[in-house]
Amino acid sequence: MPRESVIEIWGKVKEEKQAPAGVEVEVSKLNVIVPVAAPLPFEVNRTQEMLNLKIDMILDHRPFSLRNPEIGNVFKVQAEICRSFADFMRRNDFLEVHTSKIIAQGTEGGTALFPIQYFEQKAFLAQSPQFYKQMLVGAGYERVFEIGFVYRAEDHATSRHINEYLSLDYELGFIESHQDVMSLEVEFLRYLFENIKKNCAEVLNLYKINLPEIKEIPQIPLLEAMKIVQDEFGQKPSRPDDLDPEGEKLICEYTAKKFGSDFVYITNYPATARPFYTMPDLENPGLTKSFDLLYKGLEVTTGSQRIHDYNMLVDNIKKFGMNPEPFDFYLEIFRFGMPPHGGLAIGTERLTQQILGLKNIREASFFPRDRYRLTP
RNA sequence: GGGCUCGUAGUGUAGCUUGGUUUAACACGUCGCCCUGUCACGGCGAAGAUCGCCAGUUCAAAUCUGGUCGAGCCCGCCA
Repeated sequence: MPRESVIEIWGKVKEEKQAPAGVEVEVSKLNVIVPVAAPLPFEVNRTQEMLNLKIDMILDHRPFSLRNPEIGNVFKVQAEICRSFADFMRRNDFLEVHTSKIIAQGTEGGTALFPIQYFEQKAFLAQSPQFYKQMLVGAGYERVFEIGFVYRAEDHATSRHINEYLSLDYELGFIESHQDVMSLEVEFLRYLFENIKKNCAEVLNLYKINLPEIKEIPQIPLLEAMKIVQDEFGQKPSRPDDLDPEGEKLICEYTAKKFGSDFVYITNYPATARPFYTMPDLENPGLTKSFDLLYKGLEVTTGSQRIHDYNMLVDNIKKFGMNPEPFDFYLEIFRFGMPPHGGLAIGTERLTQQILGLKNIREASFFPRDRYRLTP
């Protein structure tokens, strides 16, 4: 019978110390329910090291390749991330929401959006639930979270970008500053790592991953981080208002050595590097109450306190050279009493990728959509 | 949008620099036979690749050149 056939076995289970699982079945009856009808595309029941498959081969035969334990078990960890996120949020009185992925207006000015035809109107796929989660905080729910796909039409081809990714979002009202948003995330990450250790022990073992305990996550203001990268590594920044990917790797190297943390918050980004709804830092003119979370050299979270004052928000839209009028649907609730609030978004695939040390983000997406791939 | 790299049996690689002993090699898989208390780790044998495609250079091209198609990675941007 060919490998991978669907079979039914009757027999006695008996203890057998030599067997990998400690037991074996003494077969008395064997039925081939569905035999394999075509040659297999590759040997699926091997270690990835032996197979050395190219990502393209894996993805071209996606459902089949998922039978490989190392390839398929990625998604047990990913499911644990989503479950833990929802669980943690509910315990902290967040309401789970689902907002539309068909939108009329982009949240970052309208650049990286997929246009779609919505009957006689032009619409876009949402690049973020940003406006909606804010509006729902204003609606009086105060704390909301969402797990949903977002779409970015960015024309890039790297091992850390896909054009459709699962975003873990939350937004909470009545905060003092972005620090409240961050400390909640630290708690979540601790909870998540405990859960993964507890519920995905076999998978971690398969990947030979030893998840460290998350203690404190260090915070470094962006400008300081850029200076560290330059002073410690002699790496000149390629742009004035953010770390480049190399800089992100280096700053993580630095904090891993100095603080023993795989995570580091980069805070207080310049307003020029952030969307218009980001709260300015009045004590540091030109900077914002914002942060990114880097994990083992990769950005996995972006968040901030948001502007809650109507006039300030409208002014800021104008400052960004945009017309506030198309944003009316979003701005309205800000006139009816919007509490101070903030939130963040976590890239699920990136988090999965970094936890398991995957080379390519596409390994952390069942059916990834990238610059050229639309199937399977 | 810019840059770099790669494309050899089902899969993964070697060969390419310095063109010709290559009937293109090796591992795994596939098929057959044998052996066997099975287990990714026994033995013997077989099939399977016009070396992505097109053109050029040459007596001769997997190997050199150009084009083309496909793929991967990096940058910008971002989760």
